[in-house]
Amino acid sequence: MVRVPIDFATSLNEEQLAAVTHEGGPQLVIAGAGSGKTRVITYRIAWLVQERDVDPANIAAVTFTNKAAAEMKDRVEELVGVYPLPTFVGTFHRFALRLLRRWADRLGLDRGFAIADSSDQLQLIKKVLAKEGIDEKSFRPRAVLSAISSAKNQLLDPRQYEAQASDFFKQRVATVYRGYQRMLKQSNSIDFDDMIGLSVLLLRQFPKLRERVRRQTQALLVDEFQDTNHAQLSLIHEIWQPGGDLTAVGDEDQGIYRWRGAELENILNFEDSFPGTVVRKLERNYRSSQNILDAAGSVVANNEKRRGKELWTDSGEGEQVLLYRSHDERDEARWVVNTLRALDGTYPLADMAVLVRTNAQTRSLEDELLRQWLPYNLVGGVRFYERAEIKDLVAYLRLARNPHNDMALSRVLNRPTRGIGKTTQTALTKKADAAGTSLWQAILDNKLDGISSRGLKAVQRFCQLVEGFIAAADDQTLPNLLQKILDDTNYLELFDRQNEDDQGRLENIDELLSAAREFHQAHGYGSSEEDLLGAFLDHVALTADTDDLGKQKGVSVMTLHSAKGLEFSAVVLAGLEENILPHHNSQSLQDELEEERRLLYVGMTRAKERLFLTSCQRRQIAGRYQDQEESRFLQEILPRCLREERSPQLFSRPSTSSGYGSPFGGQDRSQGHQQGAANSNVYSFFGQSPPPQAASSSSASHFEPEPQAFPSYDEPQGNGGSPKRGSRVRHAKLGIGRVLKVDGSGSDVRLTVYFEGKGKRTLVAKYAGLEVIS
DNA sequence: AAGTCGGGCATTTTT
DNA sequence: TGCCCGACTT
Repeated sequence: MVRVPIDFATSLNEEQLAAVTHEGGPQLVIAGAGSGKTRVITYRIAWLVQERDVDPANIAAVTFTNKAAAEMKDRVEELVGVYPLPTFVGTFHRFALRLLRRWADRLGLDRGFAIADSSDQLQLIKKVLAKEGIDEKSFRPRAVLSAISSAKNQLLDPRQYEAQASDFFKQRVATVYRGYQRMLKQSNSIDFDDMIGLSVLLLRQFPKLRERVRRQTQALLVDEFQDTNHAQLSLIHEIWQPGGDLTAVGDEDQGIYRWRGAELENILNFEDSFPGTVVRKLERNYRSSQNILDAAGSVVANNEKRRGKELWTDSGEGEQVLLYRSHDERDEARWVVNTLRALDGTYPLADMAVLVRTNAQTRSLEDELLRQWLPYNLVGGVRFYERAEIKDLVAYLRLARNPHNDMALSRVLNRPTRGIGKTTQTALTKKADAAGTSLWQAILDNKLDGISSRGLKAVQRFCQLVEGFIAAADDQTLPNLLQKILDDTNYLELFDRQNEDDQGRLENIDELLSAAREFHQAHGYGSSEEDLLGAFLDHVALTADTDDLGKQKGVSVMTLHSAKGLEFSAVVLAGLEENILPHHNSQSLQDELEEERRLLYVGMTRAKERLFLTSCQRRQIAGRYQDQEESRFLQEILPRCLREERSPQLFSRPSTSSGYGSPFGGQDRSQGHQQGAANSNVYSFFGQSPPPQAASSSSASHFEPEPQAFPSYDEPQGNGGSPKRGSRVRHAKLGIGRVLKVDGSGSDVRLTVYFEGKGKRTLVAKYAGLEVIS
């Protein structure tokens, strides 16, 4: 089929067009928020293929997240009309992994290596700490791991790291780093950072291989360049032919990952590391109103580490940004939820978001959302492949592929419990350590002195189990192997269908099975089952979430970091206070402070039409109330873009009181209401009831939400099952309420339920006789 | 081997 | 204040 040529000139603005049709050599495209950077990347790929006859297989586009990569790939395929397009569009890690799977043996690494996930990493660190006799309390595994990770990001091997280890902590870390690498190697594993580091090493050590890779990368595109770390920059230098076609896209004002090794200098000094660079800027914004752009721009203008740009739009001024000063986090949450409710209808709920700096801030917001029955979804939290049950099953899959993987083996050796207790495990580990072999080898060697005959039997049973999986990995399909694992281990018996948490876990397992089936169907033909298993395990390792987080019904609540790349018609940024934004731990260094400012900038530029900011006068932090100061950044916002409101709970001069709880028409409403005045015209205007007041939430008097106006949170769960967080329940005496919190498990489940007009009650599920309505 | 208790702790998170 | 981890208990 002949494809109609793309009309590049009419599909792109002038700046975009220049970037898309850039001729050869490196270019840096500074793409402001909402300026169409994905458009530039995808159209450039299409342009290279259609107008410059570049073989699509010789183009590579590198991103940071799977989500961005998937979106990009879809759009390019759509544009070019070739499915699947042989162009590499994927993450840095996937690019590197592909290289290593092919060539790792040149580095003396078995090509079937496993990928250590973060819990594997922690496990190894702890082992090394124990072996070296280092106290976990003063050298916390997470801190040590993060130091090692940052060493790897700078391409420092243990020797180099030790050489520059200036203080005691670093010296000890150097020791652990060395031991950690030894153990990784021993279990034939690499970690995430190694993927990049080893790829750089590989290409540096084998120039011919490097040339080959360069030839296959005639055009290279890199997204989110401001997020690259030193190792990634080095990798780009290895695969980029000097003078060759390179398009780097990024925005220094959106660099928010300094703390995990990203170096803003990579984009600020781009011309120095890529001579001959043409720098272009995309300053026309297609997302936000001019007021929002100016407000955000005036904040980030205070940063020193930036090139400087000014975003503009022809979509008009729009509304002013509204700042709401509240009394405490409950007051704040009520106002936020009221505001969202007032906008419900103007915008779909899914097109609104509440953004926070720290996860702890979500608690009060969530409570209020539940209380007012406003559908929402918390973005973030435990990712799919990070869940214990999923990790267990994946560990079995890893064992089926390579039983010498100690990390996988120790994870499931006694899960489900099969009588291999601590004593047996310790003996086994000792034995393996002494012989310098894997745990599996120690089991096979079968000379397990010091182990009770009962333990020995159990270990042998486990051994047979795994051997069965190894055999099945050879001649069974991936989904069948997984099913066999479930069957043979009796894994599902760990769970109780009556228990709500367990139900969720069972659902997760179902989802894993479907993922395996899907993977089998998509990639199963023409590759051996073992290859498929390997590919699936790589997929699992490289995919944190099941990224269908897209089409939710409710308001999104998430951290500023997770909001990057998203957009919403209305956005609330909550907690604009000193020690929150800028965060308490990020104020000592100028660089840290500037990153906090960028975080605010990223948050503000998520908004298309309405932007709300809130601050509290006092806030409960770590269980104590603290007086809060307004964020210094608020003073940086151009005053003409900003409008302010104060909570009536703040003591203010009467004349400045501007009513309660709504972003609209502050002036001409009647006087502020100190307590929820049930029929204030403010509320009736929106067909709403006023929220309960902080001081009196347990007294019955003021608040009757209207269920029909706010349909039930999440899917209906009217199966009469056990109540979950968010469930609607009926109590014989207290009436209908909403579950705010579930504590404990088994027969000791305790529920915190908010009853209409009655307030919060804590009930023991066993005795409460609750009926789950939905 | 599972459950209970208490100390220490408490940004941000992808791959 | 609440969570997580490790130590301790039965």
